Amino acid sequence: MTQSEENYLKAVFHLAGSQTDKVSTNAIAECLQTKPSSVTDMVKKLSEKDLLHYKKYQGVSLTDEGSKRALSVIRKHRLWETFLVEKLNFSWDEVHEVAEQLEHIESKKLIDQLDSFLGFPKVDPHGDPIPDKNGELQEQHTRLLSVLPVNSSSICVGVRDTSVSFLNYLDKNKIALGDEILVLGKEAFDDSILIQIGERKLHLSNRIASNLFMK
Amino acid sequence: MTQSEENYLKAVFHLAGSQTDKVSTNAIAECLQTKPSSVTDMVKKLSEKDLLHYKKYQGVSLTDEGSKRALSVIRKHRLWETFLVEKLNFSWDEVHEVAEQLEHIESKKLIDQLDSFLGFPKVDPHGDPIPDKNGELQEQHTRLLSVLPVNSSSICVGVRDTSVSFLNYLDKNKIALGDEILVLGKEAFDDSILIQIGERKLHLSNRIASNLFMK
DNA sequence: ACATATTTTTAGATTTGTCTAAATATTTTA
DNA sequence: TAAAATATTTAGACAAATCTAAAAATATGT
Ligand SMILES: [Mn+2]
Ligand SMILES: [Mn+2]
Ligand SMILES: [Mn+2]
Ligand SMILES: [Mn+2]
Repeated sequence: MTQSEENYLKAVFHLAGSQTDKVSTNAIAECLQTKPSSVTDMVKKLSEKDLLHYKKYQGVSLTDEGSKRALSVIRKHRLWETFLVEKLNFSWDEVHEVAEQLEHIESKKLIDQLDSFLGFPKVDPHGDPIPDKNGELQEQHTRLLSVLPVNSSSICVGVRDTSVSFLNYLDKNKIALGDEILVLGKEAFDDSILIQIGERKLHLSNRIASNLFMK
Repeated sequence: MTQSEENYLKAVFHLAGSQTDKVSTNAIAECLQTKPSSVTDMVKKLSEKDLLHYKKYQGVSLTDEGSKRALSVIRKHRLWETFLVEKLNFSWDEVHEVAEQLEHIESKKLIDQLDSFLGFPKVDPHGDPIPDKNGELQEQHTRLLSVLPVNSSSICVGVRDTSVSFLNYLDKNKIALGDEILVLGKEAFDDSILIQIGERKLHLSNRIASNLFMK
């Protein structure tokens, strides 16, 4: 498989809520920064190879084989991100770009040894689950900080938005994965919330609170 | 630069004895398992970009910039090979293929951090020198085992042939980099030699002895 | 030195992944 | 439900990297 083909499968995986959900041509184009006509071409090729289900004008979904391939690329992406943070002193906002390249390296031994070297991590630096050797992905059940009731306390385990700017905001405000967050109050007018981390009290907009996964 | 362009520069670097030596179209084609006509096309492109000196029918050599780029790829190749052996339990005959892919990953921070993580190694698993951050390559002065006189003793520091079959031969006969080898005798008829490693005596063909770098 | 062999280049084709512009299908709105 | 808006596909083009076959240049050998 080419890198381009792998990127299309990954895009479909990320855009589909479930395996059966149809993903639109435009959504894929947007996700991959390309044109809808290019997507149509590639989608035809991938359905020809039985990696995508495709009926003209009806959007696409992954076949079992396509899903397996997408998960393999995602496993590599997340293991490499973990390696970069754990071993090479990258920060969590620097890893994605490099992992986009590393995820296409082809060597089963490489990735399984890397997994072992890292101690079989369950999640990547952004809290996203890492598929195991067999492509099994165990999603942890989480809720967004924005939906938690006042006085509830929970652990921040992931970020929904992984953009550099959001990650930088969190760093600047010393909010990190693993932190225990207590909801002190909610403002109905703008859905902002007041929280406490350790001794610190912070005011977070809804935009921020709805991008933090809690458990 | 594309992966293909990087591979051509690397090939020219490896085929040229010195910076000024001209490398032939056919030699590059052979090295890259491609056709001479393809080499001509690429060589034109690279000379257009001032990475190669090229005059029709006269062969090519690297410009300063071309040499810099080639050394950067070689640095990455050798650091990744070292990583695979030192950290991921690869053997020295398994690393080349994977390093051929990893050498094209583009991230200055990645490679400099990897260098640091590995403790700034001077040579790769085959004894080949690793260019430093500035592209300086310090060749160590070595001689082939086949040219050493009887009764001389020296350390095996590298292999000239890095093929899987040669490396397997060395493993099978427990000859490794770092071993001290004493030349017990030479047979003029077929240029084979008798050596001693520790307590073991071994008979080596000229083919073997002329592929081991000693110091 | 000249005929022959070898090397290198050119010309033209192919594959992959992309694009623009135009045609067509689907969805939304009035 | 018909017109308008939007989404998708088709047609045709292009750049990159490769190939084959043929032409041209260089090297070799007597
Ligand atoms: Mn990522
Ligand atoms: Mn991630
Ligand atoms: Mn190698
Ligand atoms: Mn090597």
